[in-house]
Amino acid sequence: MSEIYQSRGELTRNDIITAAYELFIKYGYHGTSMRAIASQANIALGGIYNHFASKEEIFVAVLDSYHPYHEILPILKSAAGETIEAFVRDAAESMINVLKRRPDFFNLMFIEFVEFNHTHLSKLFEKFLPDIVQLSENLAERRGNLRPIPLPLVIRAFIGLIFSYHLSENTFQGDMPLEFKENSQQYLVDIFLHGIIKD
Amino acid sequence: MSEIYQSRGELTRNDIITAAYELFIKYGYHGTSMRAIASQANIALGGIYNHFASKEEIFVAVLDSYHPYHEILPILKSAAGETIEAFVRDAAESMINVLKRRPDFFNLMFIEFVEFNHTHLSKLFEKFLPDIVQLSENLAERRGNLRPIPLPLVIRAFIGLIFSYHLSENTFQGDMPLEFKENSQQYLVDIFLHGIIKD
DNA sequence: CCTACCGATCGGTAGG
DNA sequence: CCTACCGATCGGTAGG
Repeated sequence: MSEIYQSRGELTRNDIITAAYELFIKYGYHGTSMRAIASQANIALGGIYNHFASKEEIFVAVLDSYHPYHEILPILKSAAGETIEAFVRDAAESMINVLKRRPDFFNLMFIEFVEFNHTHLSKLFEKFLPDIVQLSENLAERRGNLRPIPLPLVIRAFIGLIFSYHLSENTFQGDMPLEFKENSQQYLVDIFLHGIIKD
Repeated sequence: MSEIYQSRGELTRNDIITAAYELFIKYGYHGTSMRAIASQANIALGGIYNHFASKEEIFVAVLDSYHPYHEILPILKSAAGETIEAFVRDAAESMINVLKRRPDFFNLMFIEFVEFNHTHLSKLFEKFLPDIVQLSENLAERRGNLRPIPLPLVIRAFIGLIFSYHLSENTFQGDMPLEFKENSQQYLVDIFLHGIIKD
């Protein structure tokens, strides 16, 4: 009863989630021991089990806490721009900015793919779906003409764009020559909008 | 000295690589034990160390054996088509076909990202680079006009296209509604070539 | 290529 | 009766 809004228990729970997140993205799921999580969270190993029944339960909590959909969806929904082009550029810009603040998010996804066969992500995807559909309708309402491509495919291509940007910008940064990186965001969005061919 | 071209030792080595590959893509690197590999390869644990000095050395051998660049580069180099459009469609088609035969290849990549911080892939990338550059020069020589986009960015977008196709087609197959999948290859290539906007 | 084994560490649980 | 946690230890497995 004061300015403290989290109970002692909630604070410890959050400490565990934060600790686990930091270790998972560095060493992977199986590469991180419960002892390491405990020590990083400044509690005893046994103490973890007052908050989580198992290691996997911790991973699910980490995925939920650190998945950027919390931030991405509202931003994408409020993407501005009267024309399709402006709308897409704004949306891409926002998404890239969010992911810049969560450069390790993709590592979480990869762990999901490899070590859990994306069981948990599939559940998240179902939660997402209505928002994704709404977003694509927003896009279709902008001024300008879309080529006759089903909206779901437009979204898939957009996700591919973000992925491609991220992979080379973060994962392979340092590995690739400068020509691969200059103004890359602008160009990748440009290809998405107008393609590589001059009509 | 007969029809058998692999020595006994080479056969065992290959058994270990195959066994390890099957287990790695299922359970991840840290999720796979040396004992499991040994048993899958029908040898004793200690026997592995006659062929590999460490678990990581097995992973490198697996990555090298199962990385599809062996198949992809020659195919891409021989991609046909007089126009840019035909060339790109042919290249995308070939690449997707190769990856269909190696649906688990991306899992290997993810393991690399998460559990090795893509150390080994960076080395592979350096090996690749000259071929990639040559490929983009091939592209530029086709008949048709490219919009003024640096070739490296064109390649990045192309990789993003393949990635996006694969992710939704294999990783999330079954999780997504039908509208996300119909004719997706064709449409994704179409967006890459001409963009989403009608000019 | 195997049996036998090491120092250490694994995820999870005991009683208090 | 609850919460948050302890020191110690369980049965098995890790890479070597």
